[in-house]
Amino acid sequence: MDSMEGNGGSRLVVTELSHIKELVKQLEVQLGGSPELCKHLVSQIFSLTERSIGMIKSGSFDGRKRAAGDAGLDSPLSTTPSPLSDVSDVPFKTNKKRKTMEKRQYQITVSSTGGAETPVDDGHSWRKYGQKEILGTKHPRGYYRCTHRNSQGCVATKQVQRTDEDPTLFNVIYHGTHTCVQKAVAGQAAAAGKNQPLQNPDAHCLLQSMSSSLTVKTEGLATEPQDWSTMPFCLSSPVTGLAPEHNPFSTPSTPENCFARRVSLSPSLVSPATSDSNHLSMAPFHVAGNAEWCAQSELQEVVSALVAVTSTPVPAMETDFSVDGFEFDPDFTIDVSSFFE
DNA sequence: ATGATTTGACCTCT
DNA sequence: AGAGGTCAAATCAT
Repeated sequence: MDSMEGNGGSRLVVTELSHIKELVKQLEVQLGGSPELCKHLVSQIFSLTERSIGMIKSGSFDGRKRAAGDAGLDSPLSTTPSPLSDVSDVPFKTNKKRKTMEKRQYQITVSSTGGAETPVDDGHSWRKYGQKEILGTKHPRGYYRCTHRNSQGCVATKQVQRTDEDPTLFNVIYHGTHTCVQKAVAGQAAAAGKNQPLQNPDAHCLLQSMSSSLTVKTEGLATEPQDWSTMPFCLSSPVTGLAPEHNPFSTPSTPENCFARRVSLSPSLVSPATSDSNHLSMAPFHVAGNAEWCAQSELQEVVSALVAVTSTPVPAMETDFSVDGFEFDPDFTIDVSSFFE
């Protein structure tokens, strides 16, 4: 991981992203002002993003997984070789073996409202199938799988565990990709679909939960632009008034699909915990993420999500969305940290 | 009656 | 052998 190849391509992408950054900044300024201008900016951001994605896809980066890293995830994922592409190899079987699950996992930290047992409603229906005391932790870990596992063969699962430091916070780790169709989400997707292609329902849900007020923050990046592994990529913007219905994140980057990252949500925005609800109380929340993409398409999704965020027609909400560490696969890493400042 | 949760046992991995 | 993940029967909730 030291030597990055494809610097030429990286630079181009960096340039493009820098443009996006500028546009986002402008958009941020305009958020309280002219909707027309906002739309224009959004449109520019979108096309730049598309170009960047195209560059990435064209081969400047060849993804290979990096160390599991900072997300603090220690699942089999990190130890497995890494067929990034094959997500479907082994879904859960009906035996009790602890199989090396899919590589895809995504970790978020959410807070719960009033001591709720479960954190945020991430847009999916989950069924608890187990709970276990984990060594070294004060709270047991709950195991959930998609409710549609049987009906639709959805293999997505997640693990929820309260953090030791703050019992109101949960670490949620997603595994696998949702292959089920979520009605509520689907509906939203349709609505939002105008602006962005909905590629991944999952991402959707999650993003949906975060959608409200976005303020992308950044933290620590100090690296050279050409070095993708640490390239600062930050999006920050106090978006005022994002109505849940206009969920900016209605698009795709999904947990299940790709990486590991953390999301912290303030208690106020957490909703009870079950799926089919689209209403989220949006409060400022913040995403401090570390992401590892397993596939370029995922990257695209993420980018789309970011674009979506900035493009939401926002009326009046407060969002605090901060992404501080995007990490693209092996050779491609974006540290979303100092984008906005 | 149906579906979700609880919980102890079982299985695999390290 | 211990820890973590899953199964499945029993129990609870709707």
